[in-house]
Amino acid sequence: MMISTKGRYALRFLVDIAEHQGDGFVTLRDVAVRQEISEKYLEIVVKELVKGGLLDAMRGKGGGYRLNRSPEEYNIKSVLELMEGPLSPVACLEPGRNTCPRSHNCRTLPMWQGLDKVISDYLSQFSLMDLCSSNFK
Amino acid sequence: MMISTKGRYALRFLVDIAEHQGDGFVTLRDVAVRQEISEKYLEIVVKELVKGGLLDAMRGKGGGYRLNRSPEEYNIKSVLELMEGPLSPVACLEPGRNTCPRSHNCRTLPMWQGLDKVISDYLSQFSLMDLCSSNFK
DNA sequence: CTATCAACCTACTTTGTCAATAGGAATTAT
DNA sequence: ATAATTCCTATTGACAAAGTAGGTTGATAG
Repeated sequence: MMISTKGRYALRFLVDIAEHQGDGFVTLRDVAVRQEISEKYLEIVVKELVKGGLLDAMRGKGGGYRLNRSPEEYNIKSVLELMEGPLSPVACLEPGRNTCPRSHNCRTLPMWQGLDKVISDYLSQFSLMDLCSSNFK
Repeated sequence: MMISTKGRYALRFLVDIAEHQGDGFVTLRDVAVRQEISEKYLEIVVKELVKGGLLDAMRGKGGGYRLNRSPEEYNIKSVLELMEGPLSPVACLEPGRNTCPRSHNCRTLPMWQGLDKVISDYLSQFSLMDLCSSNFK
């Protein structure tokens, strides 16, 4: 299992907001209730979305969150990477890790690279729009 | 990261054995040295391969391990599943888990199912043979 | 029959991450 | 002022990952 609740909740939060924002703000509480996610935990997730620049937040009464661009402009892979870090299926491929001394003749590395690409390509093709109200094809 | 050292070491062990077995047995020590893997830890990994029926073991002097079928007959996905359990990218898709009550109108589920299929299809297409001495295409 | 080699077995440890929970501080509208 | 809301710091409990340690059983060579 490579995608934790952070990534999954983040997507559900964004989709929920996309589907419920008139032009006002949507509160975390409302999303938490609709999505049946612990409010306190969702706070942590959403904080990272705000810090990552994906959401605008407004404090105080009447406050909440809203998207700061249109749903088509949220790439699913980018959202997940923000929450989860690199999505590499194996540690050997994680960026920043100094490459394995055995990599030049590792029998398995090319297969892992292929897997990484397949995952990456798949997730890159979707936007938040695609997830909203069954736009999935 | 979804594939741990167990899965990766298992594959490297199998490839190493495939490439080094004349018709005799290959010792764990030899593989550990060649692959630069802790002998003791590799024991744990290999024990599961034996228990899973992928390897024949022979104890005592002159003993070791050998494949019990030809390399083309080892499917990579099966090997990984034996070591790692289900390879589902998200918890929602893990078999045995009672399906999420929200699944019927979960916006993200179809995308996860697609991801699962992409990973599964990719890994299913390879055999141990494909990993041996750069047969990867 | 004994020494050696090798797989097998049980238990423990250390480290880190996941998924929350708790309690309050700052900010904004009415 | 008060209520609603986001923001912030700290803590917890459970679990798994990646090993380590030390001993037991079984096969073969001499």
